[in-house]
Amino acid sequence: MIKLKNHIINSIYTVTNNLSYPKKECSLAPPKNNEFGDLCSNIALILAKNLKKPPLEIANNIVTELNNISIKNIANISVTNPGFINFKIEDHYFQFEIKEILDKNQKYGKGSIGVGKTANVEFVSANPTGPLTVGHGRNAILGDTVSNILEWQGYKVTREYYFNNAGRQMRILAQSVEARYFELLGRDLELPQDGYQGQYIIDIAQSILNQKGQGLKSGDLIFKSIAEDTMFDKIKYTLNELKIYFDQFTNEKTFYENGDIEKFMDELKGKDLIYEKENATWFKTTSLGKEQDRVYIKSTGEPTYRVPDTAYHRDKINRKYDLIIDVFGADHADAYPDVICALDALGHDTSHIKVLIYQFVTLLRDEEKVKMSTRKADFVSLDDLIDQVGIDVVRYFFIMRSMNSHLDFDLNLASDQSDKNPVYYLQYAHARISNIISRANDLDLPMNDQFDPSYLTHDDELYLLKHMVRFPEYINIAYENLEPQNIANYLQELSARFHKFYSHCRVITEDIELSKSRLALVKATKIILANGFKILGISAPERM
RNA sequence: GCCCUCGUAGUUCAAUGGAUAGAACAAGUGCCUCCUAAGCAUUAGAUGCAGGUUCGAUUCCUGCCGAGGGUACCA
Repeated sequence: MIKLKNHIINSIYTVTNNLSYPKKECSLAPPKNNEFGDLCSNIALILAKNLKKPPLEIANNIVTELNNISIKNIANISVTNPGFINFKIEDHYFQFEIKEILDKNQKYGKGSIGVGKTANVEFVSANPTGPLTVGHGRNAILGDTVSNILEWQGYKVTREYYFNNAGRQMRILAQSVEARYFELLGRDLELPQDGYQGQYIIDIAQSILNQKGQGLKSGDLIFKSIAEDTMFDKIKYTLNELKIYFDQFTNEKTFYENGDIEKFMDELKGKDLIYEKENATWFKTTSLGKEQDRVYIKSTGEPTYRVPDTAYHRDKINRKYDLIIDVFGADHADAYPDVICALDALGHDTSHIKVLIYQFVTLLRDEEKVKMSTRKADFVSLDDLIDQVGIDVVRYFFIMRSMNSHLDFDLNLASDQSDKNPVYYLQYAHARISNIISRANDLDLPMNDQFDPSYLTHDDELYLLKHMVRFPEYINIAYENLEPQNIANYLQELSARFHKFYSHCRVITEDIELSKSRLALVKATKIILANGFKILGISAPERM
């Protein structure tokens, strides 16, 4: 379909060139109403202004010329108000795509944009201070699915998790565990100010007591190290449940230990972008066109998070990825431009860094907003949600919405909604096809590879086929936008067309030749569904 | 105050500047002697307000109203 579209567009340009019309970008897309044909171009409307002629007249001129050069696979070209040019594609073009799909199978739809290139996707990056929340879920699934989309274009993707186990929050976590440990030994509870209140803190304290006995002293490093290990185990477990696996975990501490941060600060000083004020060290962001300067080193001597973040991004640049993607929540929207700004100032090319900002999920319980706080343990863990509704529902819930939308998630309706989740609609299509195929196998029909796709002339067959052939196009769209919901929308529509076909056309009938063709059609549909599911990370059930 | 994102049906969400704004859930009505009714068919229902650009605006621009986030020597 992509090839055919390019061919038509080139033909349009050839013709407009012959007519001495100026060359203008134009669209070529399926019209909503299929009575207008299969593809539709607005070229005449675009040209109308330049040429100062009615668009209908221009359209008719172009069509006359197009008919003279006769484009392959085009059955008919027509003009409709206010000046659209509509192309009707010959049925056999769609019918024969089945062979292509069956032939490429698991590779059908793969793009080649990233072949031979590498990409790094950083996501989740939650510090190990508590279990992952529903909020982290959006990040995790978005990052993983974007990684899948890149892999489908041929990129070699590194999924990376960046964390900090040396900050204030980790200290408080350790102190909280310690307080619980001594509480278990009978002392009064002395939680630090802003201490962590979750049950999991008590669990960790209990397990430390079981492992290490009663002899630990206040301030023992073991509290922190065990707390951290336990939290990371929990986080990884949750991610693995969601079928998310990281290639690399990077500790912020690395960049202090290897001298990168010192070097980074020295270079900024060398460029006169650093100054001292009120006992703190500032980065002259204003001299680079920003609104205000930022603190880099606090008066306590501790660097702010911007410093290691920038050093970390420089490290990623130095690792020579062709594409670097960060997945951040809306709360980071203001921070990353400073990181980019500093890297630019040091002469790095940052054009291959893309930052995806997703909006927060608003959780509702009894019509009330739930304020998420890991510290106060007022959160809903991702684990609980997975247990309640299942992996596929969780993944699809986040994938089917644009990352720009502020989501509302009603916890009371979570399990209720899971029964009616749209993901089942897609999976049901796959299960139905699987059933047909196994039935055909049982019946021992002469279902060899020989079939004649020209039997597929029913409206619902062509309607299904016409969407099937657009799969590679949607893969590219999803790559360009880095928006997984493009694929979810595609699969939803594909499933709808399949279910429609299924209700109106029997696959296995007395008519052997037709049955063979229809079996090929549903096998091809199944391939596309399975490939789409793979990108989205949801399962392709054989039965439901 | 300033910056970012959003505002679409009763509800939760879709829609490369294109023709009649799509689904799902909720409400109404049909369809299982026939490959899975987690389905099909069908009725009703929406672009916050006011301008502008355009042949054409849910989409782009301006203002207003409303929501979320940021504007920290928190990350």
